[in-house]
Amino acid sequence: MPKNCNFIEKLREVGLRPTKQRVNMCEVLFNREKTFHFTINDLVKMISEKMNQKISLATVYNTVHAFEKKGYLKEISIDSHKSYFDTNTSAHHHFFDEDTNELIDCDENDIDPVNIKKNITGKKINSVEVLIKVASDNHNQK
Amino acid sequence: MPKNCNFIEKLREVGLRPTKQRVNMCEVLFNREKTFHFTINDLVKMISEKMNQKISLATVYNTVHAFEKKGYLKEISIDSHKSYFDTNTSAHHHFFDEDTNELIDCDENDIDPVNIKKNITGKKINSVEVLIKVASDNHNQK
DNA sequence: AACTACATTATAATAATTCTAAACTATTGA
DNA sequence: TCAATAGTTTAGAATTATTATAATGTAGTT
Repeated sequence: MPKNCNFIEKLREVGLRPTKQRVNMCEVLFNREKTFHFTINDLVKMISEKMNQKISLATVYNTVHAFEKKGYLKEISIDSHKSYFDTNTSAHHHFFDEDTNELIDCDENDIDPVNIKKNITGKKINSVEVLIKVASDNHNQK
Repeated sequence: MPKNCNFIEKLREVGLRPTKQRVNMCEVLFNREKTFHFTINDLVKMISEKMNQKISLATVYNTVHAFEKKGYLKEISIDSHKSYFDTNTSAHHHFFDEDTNELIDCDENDIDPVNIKKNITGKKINSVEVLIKVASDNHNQK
């Protein structure tokens, strides 16, 4: 039984057809020890290498968005020019290293739960995200 | 003495030439009771109306970025397609209403200080931002 | 196997932002 | 005051990121 049966089933469960491209993308994204962060460009390269052939940019966008809608991926926006996706879809926070442009997960021990004391009337909270921008002490930021 | 002397001085202090466009932009942005949030497009409209003539989009981008670099403005990125600027440059957090696409300041009473227990070695914290996405209970988000 | 619905692709279209080079303007100092 | 210069604005071109299109391909169903 090939190891990608996992992903074929997983895709079916959420109503996505297990196409060659999607299964390959699943393997690139989820068949690993630790979750990670990537940009669309990163991903295009990784999948093309894995498949040993080009994958259409449009397919990568479509599929990433399909995965995002189904809760397989989460977008993390740093500023208007830097946007990442995260394969860790659980609620968690991030450090962003402005020297290296690296996004780093906070684990539960790094930060106390955020205590929100007032809410917007008639609205429910969908997400709470903390972004901590760091840089080396001597770094000339922005 | 015209009220914009304020801004001419302010601009000089941070090393920006007080051009007509910059002084007008200052008045639109800072000559008001409360701080506010805007997009580049919002701002182009507001300035063109105030000046009663077109302002170049490039100038608005340039000037917003100049103000941002000098600490007059702060960018708030919601996701890869929604980016706002904030005339409130003090450290504070935001609610984002996904129904109306409205960005709302948290005041100090709305949220306890974020307690970060571990830092990245050799790095100092430049900013800590909390974004709380809200929507009406029955709203079908994303 | 054949049908249908959905997916992928290359390419075109769109949108947002930045670049360019010419014209313009604030500042400096003679 | 006036010219020199350094920085600014502008329209439009270029670039970049993303989405739309329409033809072709593929998975699921009968």
